[in-house]
Amino acid sequence: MNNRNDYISDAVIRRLPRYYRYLEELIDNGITRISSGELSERMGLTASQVRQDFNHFGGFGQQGYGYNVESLHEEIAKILGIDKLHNVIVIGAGHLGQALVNYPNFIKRGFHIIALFDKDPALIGTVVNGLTVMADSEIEDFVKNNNVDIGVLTIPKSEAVPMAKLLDKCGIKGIWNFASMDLELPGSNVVIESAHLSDSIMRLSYRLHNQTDHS
Amino acid sequence: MNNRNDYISDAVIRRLPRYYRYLEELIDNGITRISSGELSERMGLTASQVRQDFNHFGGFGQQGYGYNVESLHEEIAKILGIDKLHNVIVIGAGHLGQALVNYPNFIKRGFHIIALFDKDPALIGTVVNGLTVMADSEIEDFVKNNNVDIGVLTIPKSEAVPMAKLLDKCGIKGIWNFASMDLELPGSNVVIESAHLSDSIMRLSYRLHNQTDHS
DNA sequence: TAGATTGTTAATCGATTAACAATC
DNA sequence: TAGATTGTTAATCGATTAACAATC
Repeated sequence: MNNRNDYISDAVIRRLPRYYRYLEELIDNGITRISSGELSERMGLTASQVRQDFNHFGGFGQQGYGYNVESLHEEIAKILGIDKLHNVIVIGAGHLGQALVNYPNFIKRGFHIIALFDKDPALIGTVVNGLTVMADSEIEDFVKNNNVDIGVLTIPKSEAVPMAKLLDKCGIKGIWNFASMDLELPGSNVVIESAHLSDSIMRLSYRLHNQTDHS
Repeated sequence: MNNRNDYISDAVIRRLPRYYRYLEELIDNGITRISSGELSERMGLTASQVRQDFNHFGGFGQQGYGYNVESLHEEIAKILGIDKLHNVIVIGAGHLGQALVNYPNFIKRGFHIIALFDKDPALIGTVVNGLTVMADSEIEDFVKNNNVDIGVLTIPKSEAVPMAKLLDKCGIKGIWNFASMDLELPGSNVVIESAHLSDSIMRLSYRLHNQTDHS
């Protein structure tokens, strides 16, 4: 996808959604052009880094002018693949699964949740934000027949590995894992991204107790 | 907190919760000692890195033996500050806020959610996992009188900044931010950690569309 | 003791920053 | 054109890896 097909480091990938968010905000504020200096200052980066980052993907600026906010925003959407629609299923209709189904931000970014599954008979058949909860036993057929891009795992750790293997077998492309463990599918091409909420609050705790004073 | 009071890089801090999780798993499996080589292999790191990481905090191993799993686990809990209890309030009783209140993992790690707030009159007074939703107007008094460590923001972006300022004013120590923006409180000592769920799914999307084949 | 494995120093690698020629 | 700002190369900085003496 990147013009010069060089290696893109994780550090760069981590910044891409941030650029996307800041550019969105600039658009909302009616700002149409921005320099690497100005953008970097808002984001707490250096101007060099901003230019280096963008140039991994081909350079979207113009000397003497800077960057056009709208087209840079579009380019980054393309790089991230969020210019395309994604079909998403959520496995685990507990509180977190239901919260994701109700989260408007995902729809906005093209992530369409088209089904919600659970193994609990008490949940199957209930309706969450317009989706009727289906039984886990229906996952295999559903994935095979509905061009599912991403499976979201909001199930307990103990169930994550077999479920990931099932999804892999059905030909899913990506897994968004909320179980508190590092999922791995050796030999598989399925992309796994984990949202480790408890890692995040532990880092907060670390900083609370090892405060480096910024005042 | 660290023995040799040297600077701890973000890269190290990010690995600490992972070490904690892997050690937890070793305990669950009845493994009582482990070498840096074995631990690094399980985690996809190098043995050198594992030893360097631990030695930032003083070195918990023994030559010829390795590390005692249980005591290393305890040491990392101390470093992370999760050997202590934290009083947590959740602001925003929508789906995500409710999901967090119901999430058993936080209690397990010592994060006690002691109150839940919302501004919506339809939610105020309802009960979520034993907690009665309180009005936003009660936040100030509550924080001042209840030794609140952490405020969790599960509110829309537009409300995050004023709420963060209010919490800062009331003397809160940390904010766990779920709003899709980078919160900043210039001049404040409040520690802010953001859990950017949409950044995470965007990174997944990036990898789906720029796949580096691992098969 | 001999073997294993740490703690730690030195070497390497890669990411960030600085500098500046190219150019709009 | 002159001024501004990029794209890109070179320099620096910091994190990771390698190596090995210390020591259990």
